[in-house]
Amino acid sequence: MGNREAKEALFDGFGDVAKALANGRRTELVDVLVQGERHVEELAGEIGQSVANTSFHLRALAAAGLVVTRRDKNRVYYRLASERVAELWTALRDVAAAHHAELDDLASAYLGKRDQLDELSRDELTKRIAAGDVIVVDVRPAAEFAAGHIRGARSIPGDRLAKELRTLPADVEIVAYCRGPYCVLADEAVRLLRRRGRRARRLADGFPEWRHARLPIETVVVAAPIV
Amino acid sequence: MGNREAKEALFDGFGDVAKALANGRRTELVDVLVQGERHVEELAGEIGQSVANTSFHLRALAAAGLVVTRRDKNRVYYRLASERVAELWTALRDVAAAHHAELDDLASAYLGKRDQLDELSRDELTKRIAAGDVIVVDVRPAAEFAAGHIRGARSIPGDRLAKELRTLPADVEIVAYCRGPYCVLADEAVRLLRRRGRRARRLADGFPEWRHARLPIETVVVAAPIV
DNA sequence: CCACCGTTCAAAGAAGTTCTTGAATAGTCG
DNA sequence: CGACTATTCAAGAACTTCTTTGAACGGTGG
Repeated sequence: MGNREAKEALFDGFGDVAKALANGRRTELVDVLVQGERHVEELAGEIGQSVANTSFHLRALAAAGLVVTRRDKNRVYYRLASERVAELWTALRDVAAAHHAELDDLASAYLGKRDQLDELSRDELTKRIAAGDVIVVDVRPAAEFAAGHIRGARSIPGDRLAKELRTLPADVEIVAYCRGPYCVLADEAVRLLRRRGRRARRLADGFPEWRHARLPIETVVVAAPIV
Repeated sequence: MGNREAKEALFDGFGDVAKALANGRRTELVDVLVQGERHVEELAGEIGQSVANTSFHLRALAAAGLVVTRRDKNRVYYRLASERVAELWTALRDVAAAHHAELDDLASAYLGKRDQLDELSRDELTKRIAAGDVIVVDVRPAAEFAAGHIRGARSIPGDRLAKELRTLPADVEIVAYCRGPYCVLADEAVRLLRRRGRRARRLADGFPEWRHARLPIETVVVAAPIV
């Protein structure tokens, strides 16, 4: 013990876990799985890859211990192995954003210029909610809202926003949020709302960060019908 | 914007940062650099690789923005780009330890069985220091001690421990610490002390974790001689 | 200016990664 | 049981990474 060979093997082990995240498709998968568990076909759709290739990448994540599976009927559901994996993903994302210069360009190529959208921090939103002068809108798919959302938020999935616009009061500022800082859903919502003459901004990050900061959240409980 | 191609490029960018950590030699380099800056030759020695190969891996870390360089005379010193990189490394190490089953085996192959050494947590050590009934010994090289150490600790680099043993009171428990949970120096020190009949244990992790927890530290200031 | 030292670069072979295609498997449901 | 569905496995082509070797580069100091 204490020898070079054993040390190499140990640190190769740490490298293997990093290797599991060392691929764009796998980082996309982790980013989706932070929102909750998904089956292979859904994940394939989210990352725009074949089911076979998605399965291949999920195997790589599972081999590194980052995700675990559960079978229901003939679907296999994948989820993150623990909250810590989400923290690792956040740490990686933040270090990348802070130190990898090109990333800013890639981010604005994907998200569009964000400067004008002027984002709201978690702290600011907490104050505004306390003051009661904002409407908080969760623009993620309904299933994700049900699994957990900011307390008091209203669920309006992006594709329904145009329709439900008239049910939102015209004179109150609207704050949209979605999956995280690299999710386009809230950006699109804010742009739509502004085109329609509403005052709207986005939360700088998303629901996972809000939950991790232990700010107030809610879950939708579906009452089982009496059989 | 908002299209698949741009999203792939962005997440490939996150993957590239993970790729920088996706190699055992590079994780070893980061683990050393958490202790402070080093020049290439020192680093090559620490990871047991040729200077050329070490330089190659350092370039990879630098390209991902994880490390930065400084030149002094004709040496190039590398250091972590920020405290956040150390946090990313800690997150990776912890996730690997928690979820990657094989890692336990690799760790005990390198470190030896630790059960009997019974480790002390940071909280316990804080209490014991307050109670004043322990001697804290920093077994890292003197330069690392000088760059920062647990307040009140005494520096006895591993290779000098046998010689300086008699200067340690016989009836007080000794707590040794070093670079972190995967560093063998404190283990070796505890084994030596016990063979000599002393009561000794190791701190579960090391100086970087202590500093990160914002527990009391000290730095050695070398007074410049009057010229 | 020249010799030296520490570091980086270039080339090349071996080993590993990614993604596609098509087949195999395992579990469900009539 | 047999047809069906969701997922995984296997093989292969294109590409990337790691390591070694030896040469090139760029400061330093005589």
